[in-house]
Amino acid sequence: MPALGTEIAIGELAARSGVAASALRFYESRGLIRSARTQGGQRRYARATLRRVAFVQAAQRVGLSLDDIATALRVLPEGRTPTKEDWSRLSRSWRGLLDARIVELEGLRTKLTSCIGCGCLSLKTCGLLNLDDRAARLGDGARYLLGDEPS
Amino acid sequence: MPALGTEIAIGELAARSGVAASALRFYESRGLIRSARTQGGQRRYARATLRRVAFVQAAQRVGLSLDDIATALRVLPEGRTPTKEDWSRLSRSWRGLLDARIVELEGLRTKLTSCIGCGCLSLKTCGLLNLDDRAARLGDGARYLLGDEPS
DNA sequence: CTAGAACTTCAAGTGCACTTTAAGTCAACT
DNA sequence: AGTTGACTTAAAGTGCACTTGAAGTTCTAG
Repeated sequence: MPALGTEIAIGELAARSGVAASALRFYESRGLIRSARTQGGQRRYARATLRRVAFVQAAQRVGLSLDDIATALRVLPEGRTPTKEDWSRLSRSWRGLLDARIVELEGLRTKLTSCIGCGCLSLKTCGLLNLDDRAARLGDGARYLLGDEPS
Repeated sequence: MPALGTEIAIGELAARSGVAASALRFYESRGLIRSARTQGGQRRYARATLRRVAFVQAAQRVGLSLDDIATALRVLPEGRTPTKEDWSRLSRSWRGLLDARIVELEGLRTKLTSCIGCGCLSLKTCGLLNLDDRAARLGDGARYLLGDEPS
């Protein structure tokens, strides 16, 4: 069982964070987390690394790539406690991403809802499917959703 | 320039749908779309294929994989005009997915918003970062976000 | 009829985020 | 001291959604 107040091994960090040990090693190779080593070369993580991993997970759920996250983490350097400003700036940029994504999904949902009602048999004006037929909308009459021709 | 009322070549479908020709060939290999061939072996798409591609794009934005989409398209077979029920069932399942994803993102946004206010210097109770530290929450005192130790 | 753009296939390559494998070393309990 | 489980590395593999490359063929405008 792990000693308290000390650094933690990769297996424990994996168990606590829910992230596989192989993924933690991968994160380390990508510069997302950092570890000290024992005499024998095994990784030992500071307890705060659990927060860092949680941060990575949260950022992934927001939709950021590991590269984006690494960049964000570079702005909030490892050795230093982040200032309120650091965090505030980051949170606001995440908020923007979330807002945009939510608006997109809501728009999609609205269009979908109107489609549920319309039955979508004649689709000249379907909001969902007419997202980007920009070219040549010349006299193609009433069209049918997925069949090439009505049966 | 493409003749009207006839089938369209892959380049035109690509231009109109915004999907690369290589992707369209890939979609065909995955059973998402279908084509007739000219004497010389070139693909010719029915105009309705543009709808089908739009459908694929919309489904991707909803968050479905190409496999999921292929399955959905199998339920709405190519040769037949989909019934209102077909479409209704599909739309409702998409709605469920969208709803779930939107709820998740909104929850994340709420937590993020409270973090903007809190400054997140002492993080024992941060909603964003304490999503899953399920194990051993034994006396680790006030912790610091990203630094291993405060400087 | 011919040049050149557009098309064909098949195989291999890309980027992301990891996981798996192999061969071996370390740490902890008894 | 020994056993066993947890750990190490490097390299290769996975799944998804495509893209790229090579070598060759077809279509269409002039």
